[in-house]
Amino acid sequence: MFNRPRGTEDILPNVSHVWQNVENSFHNICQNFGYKEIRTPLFERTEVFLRGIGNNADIVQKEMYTFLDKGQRSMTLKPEGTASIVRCYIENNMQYDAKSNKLYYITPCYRYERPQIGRLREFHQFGVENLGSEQAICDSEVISLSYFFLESLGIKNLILLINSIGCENCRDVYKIKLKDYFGKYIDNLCSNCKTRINKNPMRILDCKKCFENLNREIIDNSPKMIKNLCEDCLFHFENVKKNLENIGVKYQIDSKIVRGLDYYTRTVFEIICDIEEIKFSICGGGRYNGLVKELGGNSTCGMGFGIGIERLIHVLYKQNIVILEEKTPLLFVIGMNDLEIMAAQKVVYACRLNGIFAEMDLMNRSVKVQMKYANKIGSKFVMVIGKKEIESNKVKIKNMKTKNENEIVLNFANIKDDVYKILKMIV
RNA sequence: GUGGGUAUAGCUCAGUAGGUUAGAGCGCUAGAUUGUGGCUCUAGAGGCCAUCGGUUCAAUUCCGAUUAUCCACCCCA
Repeated sequence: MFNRPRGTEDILPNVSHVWQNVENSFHNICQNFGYKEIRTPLFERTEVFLRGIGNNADIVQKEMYTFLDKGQRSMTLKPEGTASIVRCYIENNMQYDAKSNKLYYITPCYRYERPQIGRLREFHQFGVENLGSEQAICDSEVISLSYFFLESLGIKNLILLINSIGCENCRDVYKIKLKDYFGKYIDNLCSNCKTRINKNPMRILDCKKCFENLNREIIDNSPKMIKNLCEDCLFHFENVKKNLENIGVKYQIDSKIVRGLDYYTRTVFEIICDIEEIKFSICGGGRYNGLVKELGGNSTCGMGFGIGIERLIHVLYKQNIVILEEKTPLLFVIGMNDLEIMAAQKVVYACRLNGIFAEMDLMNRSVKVQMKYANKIGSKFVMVIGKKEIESNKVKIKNMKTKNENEIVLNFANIKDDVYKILKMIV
């Protein structure tokens, strides 16, 4: 016997309807916001992610599924959605098409990690990328789309956290300030952060270990990026906030949100959800003004987010949110013997081809057991066809809930013309 | 990459201070007068007690390794 690979999940038939429904909701809201679906390959040249995500990100350094193909080219399974979409955007000259800069995707992603709750080696992401606008109103559209989507599913206790990490100019100045500041407390930093302080001191703000070990005040009192934004970045951030307020999206500013991927600039955000007093992050995103250029396109800015579908569904279950009942048959037709089973089959197919979910037994079960089975699978109506019914051309349709039975006249020889009589009773 | 937990029926779990036929609930299958579900009752199927090795007269039980899996850290969706 084989096990599924570590960190993967089988999506079984008893939960697949939840996936389908969540996906449909996402398709719907994206389309209402004017976003169009884009599908890119599952794997890309490794270079796309090296350049896109950034060499020193953990994802790139130790988590990518990278392999050589038979032509000795280095390929990598998508660890996230954005880089490959930007590659596609550039390759297809989409910047010249004003209609195709609002994109969304649903894709599997792969990261070689040790699995735990909400973290798999193969996981699925919804995402949106808006390319070409540097306006704050664009940021607010992307943020609000993710927020309203999660809200529309009925998720409670959602918290939207936003921050600005500035542009390359003000951020570099800020990093030096931060380095100086934490330099004074270097002995109190965790081993990771001692090396981080030179490469990426902003990640210290995000480090839980230091947050707990270090005097909390030291982190709280550290220089804040939003206090050190350049004029343009500050203006942008203020407008994002104004825009969010305008459409009724509540947010909290959290200077600890810095994001792990190198390509982010200015606005970054995260949506977390409280379940059992644990803050669970289900959505993350932000602005990436340098990425298109980094991957070889014209300087074009972008704004996007990713939502982890497994995490989202985990939250739905934890909050007892019933997304959609499983579809159950409207009619179950019981045939008693060979001849009657053939008649039952005709009835079932006539219904199915008229858009009705109809079922019958395929295992040669007794009437009683078929009845039990019809009940178990939740069929709303049941029709029994035996000798009597064939001879008299009369059948009873039983409402399983009320137990009421109604008789109708059917011409079994030409059932297709009589289907409407059945539909009339059960629809 | 670091640390901790778990492995017994399809599922959720008991259990044996080492001893002959290994248990429950749920689920599954069949039956309770011949053509009708939910409730109830009865019966049945289903386990090399993860794998390999050690200790022992004897191991599902104790010890070790391996594998799988879960959780936390790191990181992130």
